[in-house]
Amino acid sequence: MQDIIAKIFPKNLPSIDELEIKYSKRDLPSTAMVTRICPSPTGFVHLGTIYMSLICKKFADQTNGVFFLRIEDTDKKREVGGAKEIIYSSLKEYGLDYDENQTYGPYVQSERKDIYTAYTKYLFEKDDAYLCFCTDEELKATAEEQERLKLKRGYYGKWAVWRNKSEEEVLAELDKNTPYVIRFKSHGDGEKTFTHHDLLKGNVDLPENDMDVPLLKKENGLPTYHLAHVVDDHLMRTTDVLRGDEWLSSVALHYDLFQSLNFPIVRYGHCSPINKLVGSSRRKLSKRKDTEANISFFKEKGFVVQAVIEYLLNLANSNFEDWRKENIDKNYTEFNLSMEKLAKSNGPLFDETKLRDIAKDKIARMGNIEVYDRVYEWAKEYDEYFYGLLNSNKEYWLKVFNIERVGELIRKDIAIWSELYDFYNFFDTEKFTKPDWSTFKSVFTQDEIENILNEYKSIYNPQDDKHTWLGKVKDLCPKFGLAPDIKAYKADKEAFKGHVGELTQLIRYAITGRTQSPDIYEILQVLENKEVLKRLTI
RNA sequence: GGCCCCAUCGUCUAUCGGUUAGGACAGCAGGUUUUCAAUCUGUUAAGAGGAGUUCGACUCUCCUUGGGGUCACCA
Repeated sequence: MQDIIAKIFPKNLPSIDELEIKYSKRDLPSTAMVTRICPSPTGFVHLGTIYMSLICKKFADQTNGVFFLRIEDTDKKREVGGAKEIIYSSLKEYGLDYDENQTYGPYVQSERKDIYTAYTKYLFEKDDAYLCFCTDEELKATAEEQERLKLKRGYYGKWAVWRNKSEEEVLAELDKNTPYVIRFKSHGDGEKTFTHHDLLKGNVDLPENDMDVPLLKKENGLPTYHLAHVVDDHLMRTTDVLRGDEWLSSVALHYDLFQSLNFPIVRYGHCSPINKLVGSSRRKLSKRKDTEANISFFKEKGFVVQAVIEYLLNLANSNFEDWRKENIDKNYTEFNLSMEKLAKSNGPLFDETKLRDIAKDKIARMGNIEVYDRVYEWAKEYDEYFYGLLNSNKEYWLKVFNIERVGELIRKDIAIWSELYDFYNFFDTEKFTKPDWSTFKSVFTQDEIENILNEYKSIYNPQDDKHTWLGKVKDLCPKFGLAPDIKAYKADKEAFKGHVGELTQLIRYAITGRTQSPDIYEILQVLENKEVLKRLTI
């Protein structure tokens, strides 16, 4: 035994007693929750990571606990350069500040190699771990055999061929330098079940663990997820592990590991992931196939962060939107997230339409200065042309963004920054081109339209206040057979060619090149008089 | 396939044995409006199927079906 230990473990490993003292229990009230988010640095932050972080952070905050971030970079093959930084900045961008106190660190798993090795050695010494010299081919053959016999696959029971080998046999392989992996010696009986109480799923009966999973990887000596999770969450004194429900079937293994290491078991909550509808079936949002799985999607499109947060919060606790209605001006952090209400269905479908609705509302509540500042920040990165425009004439664009942005009824037509330019593009006088009247639907002929606009041009005065302006438009109506107000028109449709809307629509089309736009009067006020007159000339 | 989870309007969901099954988004209709948007009013739309338990079941139990997850030296 000592021979083997001497051969496979480094000399100066920390002792587990020291570790236990170094990372001692946190000084927190008993109700405080210590939660964490553990992404892998793959160059990509999944929407689900933000979702889980939000939930974890809220519970930590609500209980005066701690929320921290741990980077799970044990799979060096998948790691991408700069990925850690993307994780850091993404969480901060979403306001998901995590505890950076290093007392329980380091929080990057590859920097904790000795710790995992120390615990593996401990397990080995207490005969809860052993060396396995199986080759990939042998493992594959075993799996095929199990498949053929319709048995559970894996390294367990009689298939765990190295579990009970003698020291001599192990030493012999070691002398031959045969590559090996250190496996956990499971304690359960796969035929028996036990009850796991899950924070979200309730009581779940699961088979006991009989899988002898690898603890450390052959490739680089870093731990597998299972060992790393158990060791880290114990040492970092996590109280509540909230994670995706793909982990539910691993909890037996994790219990086994916790017990074998004499650690108190954490509380687990397994959460359904956000899904997407593909054809007629739903599946988890996939980072490879679904652009919206990557949170950079929302940044590029120009979704307001708060909207994404609140959309996710509503997915977590559907009563959030009721709370929001009652507490319009409060910060979402004041909402009390409930564990019981955490949706435990099979995973919601991502609904961009609903997100857009929330986003529209957020933007509608901003003043023109905030709109300017935000779209400016967005354009700086994603729309060079618009950025240049915003830069060239801030005062002008502030006036543009102020249109129908004051008072009771505020426009709600912009959901994301990337559609803002198109919405206001007629204010880009350099690029504005005369509209095509041949496709314009009207009760008037082309000549009549030209005539009407000329007539209007002669009475238009930019000094007019809104009331006067509208009065002039209405005064012009009878001359062209239009009813000055809609009610009169509706009362006797036969008597008129149309109502005042017909006329304003002509003006709108001439000025904006569109059949829909914000309030025309306000648009006219923002545009220079010279420009207005130019546009009124067909 | 074994094991596990899930099942209410198109979508997200409420209901913790007795409700006209509620809300939000989307849709539709209308009021208002200089258009559109907004807003207001109204409205379409749901308990997968089958057995039980019960005076009574969306709610509890079982079966079926359907969907999802897991079964890696990936997390």
